[in-house]
Amino acid sequence: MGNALPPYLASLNPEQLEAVRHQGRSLLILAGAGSGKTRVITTKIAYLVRERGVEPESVLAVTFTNKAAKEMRDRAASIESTCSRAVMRTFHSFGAWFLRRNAAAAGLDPNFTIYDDDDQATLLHGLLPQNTRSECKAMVQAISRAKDLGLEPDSPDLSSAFSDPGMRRIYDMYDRKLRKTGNVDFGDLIGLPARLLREDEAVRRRTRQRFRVILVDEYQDSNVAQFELLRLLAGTGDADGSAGAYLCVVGDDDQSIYRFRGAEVRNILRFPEIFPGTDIIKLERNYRSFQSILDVAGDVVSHNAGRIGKKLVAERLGGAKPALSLLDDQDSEAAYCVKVCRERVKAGGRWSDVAILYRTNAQSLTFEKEFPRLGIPYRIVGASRFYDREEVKDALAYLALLCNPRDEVAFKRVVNKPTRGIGETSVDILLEAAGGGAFAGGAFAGDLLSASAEAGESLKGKARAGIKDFLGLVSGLAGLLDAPAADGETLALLVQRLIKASGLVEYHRAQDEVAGTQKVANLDEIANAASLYPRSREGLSTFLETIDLDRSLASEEAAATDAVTLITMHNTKGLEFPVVIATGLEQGLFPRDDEEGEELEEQRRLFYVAVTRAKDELHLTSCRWRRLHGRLFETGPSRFLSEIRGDLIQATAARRADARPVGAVPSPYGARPQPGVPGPRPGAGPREASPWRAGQAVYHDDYGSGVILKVSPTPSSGPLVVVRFETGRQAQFFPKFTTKLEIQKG
DNA sequence: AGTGCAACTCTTTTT
DNA sequence: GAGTTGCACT
Repeated sequence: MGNALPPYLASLNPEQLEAVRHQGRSLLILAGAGSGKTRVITTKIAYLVRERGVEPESVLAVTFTNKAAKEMRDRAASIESTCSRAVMRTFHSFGAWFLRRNAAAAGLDPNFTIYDDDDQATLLHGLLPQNTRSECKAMVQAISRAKDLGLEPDSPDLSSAFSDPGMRRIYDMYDRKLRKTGNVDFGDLIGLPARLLREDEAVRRRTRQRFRVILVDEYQDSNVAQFELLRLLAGTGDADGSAGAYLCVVGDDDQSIYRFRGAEVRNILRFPEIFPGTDIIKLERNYRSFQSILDVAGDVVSHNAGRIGKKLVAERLGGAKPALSLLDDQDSEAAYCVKVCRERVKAGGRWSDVAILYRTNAQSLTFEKEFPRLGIPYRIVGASRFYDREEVKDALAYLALLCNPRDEVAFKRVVNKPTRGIGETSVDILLEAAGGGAFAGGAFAGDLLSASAEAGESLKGKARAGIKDFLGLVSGLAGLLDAPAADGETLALLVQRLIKASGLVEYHRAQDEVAGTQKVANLDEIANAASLYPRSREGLSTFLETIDLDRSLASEEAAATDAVTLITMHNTKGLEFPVVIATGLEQGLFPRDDEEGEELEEQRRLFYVAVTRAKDELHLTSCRWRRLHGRLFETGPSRFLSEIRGDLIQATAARRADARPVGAVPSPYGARPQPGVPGPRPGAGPREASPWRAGQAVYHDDYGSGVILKVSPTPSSGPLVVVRFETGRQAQFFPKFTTKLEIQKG
C-alpha cells in the first residue's frame, strides 16, 4: 500500500503540505514574502474538494485585490476544475455579491452602484452646501475610516474614535442620504453584509449553511470591519451551538502597509487569541530571492517591536551583496538607474527585468523626463486614474442613472451636461420633487427621472425645454437597453449612442481642440470596454460593478511590452522582479521625520516589502539633495540604512563634490552602534553638544513659539530640527542656514 | 455660464 | 513646481 502523494501535493515542502492538509477549527498561516502562500491557498482549496469531499460551493476565499482574486481562481481551477464553483473574490466584491442577493433584506436596490470617494463628497456637499468641497472630502474620509472601524452613526465608540463633535451628526446625515439614493459606498460593502448577518436570522443561517470553509489571503491588510464580517460569516463561538466554518487566514505581519487606510495589524497578531484553538504554521522558506537580499530586509524589519517574528531562509544560496549608492541628487539617481538597466540588458536580460521603486508618485517625474531622452523604455504602474477623468465619469454617470434612477450624484452630474439651460435652481426644484416625500412614501420615492418628468412641467423657458431633452435622451437609451439584443450586440452600442446623443462627444471634442487633450479618445475607450458585456440591464450592472471595484485598466498589451517598471513601493505587493532599485532612501522622505511609533514601523514594513520583491539583484539609492515641493533639501541617508548590518551591503559614494568615505554614512537618531559600515564615526556622531535638542522651546520669526520634536544630524548641514509650533503647524529647519529660528530661554 | 486668476496643498491609496 | 479648487468677474 503505497502512500505516495498525488503530484499536485508532492512538490510542496513539509510546512506547505502541513498547511494544506491541516484540519481543525482554524488555521493561521504566517507566510513570509516569497514563501509560496498563493500556492498553498489554492492547493488547499483543491485538496479540500478533491480529498476531503468538500463541495466547491461551500468554499469562500477572499483576497484584497482583483488581480490576486483572479490568480487564485485560475490557479485553483488549474489543479481541480470544479474549484471554479467556489466563491473566490475580493472582500468588496464578495460584499457586493452578497448584497445583490439579499438586496431587499438589506434595504437596497439590487441595481445599486458603488460611490467612490469623489461621489461620496458630492453627495455630502449636497447636504452641506455651506461647506467647501475639500471640507466635504475630509469629512467623507473620516466617515470612511469610521466604516473601516466597523462604527455606525449610533455606535457609542464613535465619539472616542473621532474628536470632531459634529462627526456623529454628519455621518448620520450622510448615511441616511446615501440609503435614499439606493447606492452604497465601499465601506458599506463590508458593513452592510455584517449588519445583515447580525440582525437577520434567516440570512445568517442560510449563509452559514452555505460557507463551511473560509480562507483569507493577505490577512494582515484586513480592517476591523472586515474582521467583524469574517467573524459573522464563520460563526465561530456563537451561542447557537453551531460548529462554525473552518477558517484559514494567510498573511505576513511584516507586510502590513495599509494602516493609513484602516488596516489593523492586530487582526493578525491577535488572531490566535480571538479564535481559540487556532493552529499556527509558519512558512519561512523563500523561493524568490537570494539570502543576501533577505538578510537586508530582515535586519530592518527586526527593529520593529510589534511583530510576531520570523526569519526567512532562502532556498537560493549566494547572490551578490545588495548595492547601496550614495548620490548627489535625483538626476544622478536617474543616471544610476539607467546604468543598471543598460547593464542588465547588455548581460542578456530584458528591460522588464528591472523595477524602479519609490515611495511617492511625485518621484517618478525625474525618471519620466530622463528615460525617453536616453532611450529607456518604461511603463508606470498604477496612477492611471482613467476612471477619474471628467469625461469618463460623465459617461459613466449617464449609465449609472440608467441603472438606478435614484442616483442623485449621477443625476446632478449629467442633467445639465452638456449645458441644457438647467441651472442650479431648476436642479434644486427637481431634486426636491423627487426627494421631498421619499421617506413619507412620496410619489416618486427618490426616482429622479419620474419626478423630473412631472416637476419639469412647472419649470419655464429654457429649463423646461432642457429637461424634456434630457428625459427624452434617457428614455431613448433605456429603450435601447431593454430592447432585445441581436446576436453579437454588446453594451458598446449603448455607450456609442449615449456619448453621441447626449452631446458629450461634441462637448469634449471642442475641449480637445483647445487644450490638446484626448477626451474623445477616452470616451471611445469606454465603449470599447463595454463591448465585453451584453446589451442588457444585467450586463450594464455587471459592467458598472466591474469598473467600480476594479479601477486598474487591465491592459494585457502593456504587460507584454518589454519595458522598465516604475512603481510605488505600495503597488509592488505581490509582484517580483529580477532586479529591484529602491530609490530615495533618505531621512525625511523614507521615512519622513515626523513618523514614529506605529507609523515608523509601517515604513519599515514597506521597506521590507520593497526589498523582498527582488529576485537576483537589489540596489538601494540615497541622494544628498532632494527636491521636494519645489524646494531643495539636504538630506541624510535613511535611518533604515543604518539598521542594516554593514557587512551585508556594498556601499559606494558616487558624489561629485565632497565625496566621503563610506564609513562616514551618518547614523541618524543615535541608532545603536553596529559592526561594520555604515555606522557612526567615533567622535563625529550625533553626540556633539548642541543647543538643538528635542523638547527645547524655540521661537521663529514667522511662526512664533514652538517646541522641537526631533533633531537629526546631517553630514554637512548641521542638525535638521523638526518643530511643532503653537499654531499647530509643523516645519523643519537647518539652524545653520536660518537666523529666524532661535532658542527660547526659560 | 463660462473663464481667469489667486490661493492652497503636497505620502502611501488593494477596494 | 504642479496641480487642483474656490471665488470673482464678465
